[in-house]
Amino acid sequence: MASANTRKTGPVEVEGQDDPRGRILSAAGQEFADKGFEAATIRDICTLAAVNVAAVNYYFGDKHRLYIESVRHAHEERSQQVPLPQWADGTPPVKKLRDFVGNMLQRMLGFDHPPWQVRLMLREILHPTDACRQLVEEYIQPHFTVLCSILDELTDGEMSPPELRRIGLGIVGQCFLYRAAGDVVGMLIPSDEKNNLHSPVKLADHITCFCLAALGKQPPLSVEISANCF
Amino acid sequence: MASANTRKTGPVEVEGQDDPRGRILSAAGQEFADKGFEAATIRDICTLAAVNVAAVNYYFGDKHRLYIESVRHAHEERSQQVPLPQWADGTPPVKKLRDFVGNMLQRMLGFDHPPWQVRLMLREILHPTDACRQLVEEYIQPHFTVLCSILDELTDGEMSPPELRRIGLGIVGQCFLYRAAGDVVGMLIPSDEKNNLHSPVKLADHITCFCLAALGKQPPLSVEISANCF
DNA sequence: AATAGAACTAAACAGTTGTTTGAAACGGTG
DNA sequence: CACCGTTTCAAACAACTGTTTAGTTCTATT
Repeated sequence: MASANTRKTGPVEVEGQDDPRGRILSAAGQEFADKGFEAATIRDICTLAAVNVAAVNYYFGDKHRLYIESVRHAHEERSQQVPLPQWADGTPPVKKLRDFVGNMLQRMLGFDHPPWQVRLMLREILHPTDACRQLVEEYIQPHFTVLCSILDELTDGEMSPPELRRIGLGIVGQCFLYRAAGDVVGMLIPSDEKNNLHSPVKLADHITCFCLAALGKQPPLSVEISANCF
Repeated sequence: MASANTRKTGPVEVEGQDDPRGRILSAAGQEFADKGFEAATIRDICTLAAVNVAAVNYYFGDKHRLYIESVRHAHEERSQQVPLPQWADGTPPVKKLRDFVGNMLQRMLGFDHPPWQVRLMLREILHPTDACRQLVEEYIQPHFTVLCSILDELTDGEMSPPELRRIGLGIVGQCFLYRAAGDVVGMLIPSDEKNNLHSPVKLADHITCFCLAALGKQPPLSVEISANCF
């Protein structure tokens, strides 16, 4: 019967170390990211958050609403962890594209291994639930729009929005494979090759060059011993 | 104590309608594909297969071994459902590439909606378990090798195997996005556009053209109103 | 027909799950 | 201090989980 189930609208809530609600949210995010909704247990989450089992139902009502809040919390945190690059006026679109791809790969793959926020969002993308619509509208859609506008600028408005979106999806897809199926990719290529050619930086270079070549903004990469084009 | 736990090595086992083991395998595949390993219950599987709850443990030992067998069964079935195309000697590599991409998209996306075999394999790719190694070795790796050899032929041996693999992964990634994140893709583009530009056939054309253009085997697609190039 | 083993079943088992309960501890206000 | 609403807790709840058991039916060989 307590009013703690609804989000506080009053003073800004500091999600520090001693805030039970914030601790639960973090713990739940990690557990859900690792094990999925069903396999993650409220007991494990509460143990990790160092709170009582009943705290989840006290603060969030039930497991399902905790999950929804966890996904929201994840993409809110990730948005400010790796913000979109800002470009000065006159920045050439080729550089913008390279920056964007590099930024996206860094957000997806992380520096070493991706944080739980990304893994949780990935789960929601792969097997959408109620939390998906908000994730798309507030996180994915805005990023994708930026990519399409870069491509529009790059092609001098020669292409229609649907064509731009199709090319944009191709770029996203090439990055997405490494994030979603990284383990299998690692089984398809030698391990040293993975470190050399498939690091985030090298990958961003390659994907950008590939796209630029396809659009005729750069010579084809048949003989790819050419120096880095940026 | 029965010997039914081990696979029969004698006469060919007909997995027809009245074979309990086959029915369990199919039912388990569908349930695991839809709900994942944890959320799928033995009781639901057995209800769907119209067998007793104890049948799973009788035929497969436990839930985990049933899952392993389900994944194997899935990719074995799918391999003969959509076999790789066979090309006559002298077939131009451009056509081979287009065929391969079309074949891959059809295998991933299916004619209408993808069968449970593909959805189950996808789960294993996204969150690998013990069943993953076999899936990669017997299904994914062979297909990927074919793609790389086509690309090798296409570029007249100008590129090193690592470079070929990197380009191959780019092609796979563009297809993979639609399979793994199809729901989100559908939220990023208008619904009519999805039917027009993102059908398996149109997609195969686009992805192939994009790759050929990047490799300089075809003029860049800056103005993409050119007729279909196949 | 008799028998042995395989195939199948209903019922129960022990453990875990999400959720609820009722009371204790807390922190500020009169 | 007494009061009150909020927070926290240990314990229990009912439902469901994978698995096992003991018993029955079926099938084929002797």
